[in-house]
Amino acid sequence: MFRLSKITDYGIVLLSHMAGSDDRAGDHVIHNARELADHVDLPLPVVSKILKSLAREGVLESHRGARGGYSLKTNAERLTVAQMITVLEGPVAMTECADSAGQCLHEESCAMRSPWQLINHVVKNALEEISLADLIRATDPLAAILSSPIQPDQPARLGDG
Amino acid sequence: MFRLSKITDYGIVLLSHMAGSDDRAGDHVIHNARELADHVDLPLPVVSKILKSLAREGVLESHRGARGGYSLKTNAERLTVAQMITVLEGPVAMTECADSAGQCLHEESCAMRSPWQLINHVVKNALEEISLADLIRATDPLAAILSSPIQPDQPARLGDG
DNA sequence: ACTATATCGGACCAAATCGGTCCTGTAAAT
DNA sequence: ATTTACAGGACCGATTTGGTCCGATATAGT
Ligand code: FES
Ligand code: FES
Repeated sequence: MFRLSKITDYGIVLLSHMAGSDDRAGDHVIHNARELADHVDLPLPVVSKILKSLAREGVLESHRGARGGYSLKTNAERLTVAQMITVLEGPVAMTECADSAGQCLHEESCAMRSPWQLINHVVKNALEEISLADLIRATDPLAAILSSPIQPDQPARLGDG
Repeated sequence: MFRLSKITDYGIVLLSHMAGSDDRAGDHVIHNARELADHVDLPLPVVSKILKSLAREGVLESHRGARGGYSLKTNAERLTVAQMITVLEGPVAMTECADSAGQCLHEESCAMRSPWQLINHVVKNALEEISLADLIRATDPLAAILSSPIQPDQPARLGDG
């Protein structure tokens, strides 16, 4: 179906919410799982599971014990969608042979390795152009960008410019 | 896992093979399923299944009966990876709410619709930049492009230049 | 007309993946 | 000590995927 998993979907929503409520100085506010679950209207265990893995992978910082929770560990400008996806569902590898060598049966007789790498590269690159900050900025001034396709000779980078 | 399904993977390989063996004048050669299955070293029923759906969706033209088979219906320059993916596994919609309105439960209270559309748009756009012709061209002169990341101020379009 | 060749459409099943829940343990604050 | 909240992972039902198989139909060649 070519979709991101729901875990990834939810995870990015959670990260956006957290980044959006960080104070202006850029300090990282602590949110606990229950609070976040309420906010995005998802079951606590699900949210909890996602936050745990985000913490394990170093995207969030966890604070245990009473009044604990999670806070962003990275600057929202620097955290890309590609990274979030990678953390939440493994490396962006559109097919088995898109990665480096050795995985695929055919490989020798196959003229497709480079093509797959091309596809993979282009998608990965596109996802690396979007930062978490772009996402929380996107709610309004996006319309203009969305209505017209991104031109190759225009900057592909969004938000920063 | 953020992968294309194997059907899609195989399908694109098959299309590449067919496009690659079209004669120089651009005429579309007929290949039958068995021949193609041998060539890409996959079980006949699998290849057959894929070709059937490609034909049903109008990407291939089918020729029934003895000495029948399939031929490309579209120019390889015009057929994009985005189209192939769409045909083989449905529209590129990275999350449920990436499409147009009405699907999602939250939607009202949700600040994520535009962000998802942004992500979806960027990926879709990237996939639309690659044509089948690009893929069969990619085997050799690609290395240089792949080794250095695409710069935003360089052309994002590959193959045509 | 008969036969061999191929596609057409869909049913079918096993295996893998996904989405979600739950439980036990541990660290911190009061 | 008690309460709060994260850590880690087992677990299970539901869905999706990957792959096979079959009966029907259309065409080419004899
Ligand atoms: S290397 Fe895997 S199919 Fe080509
Ligand atoms: S519209 Fe679906 S989560 Fe926002």
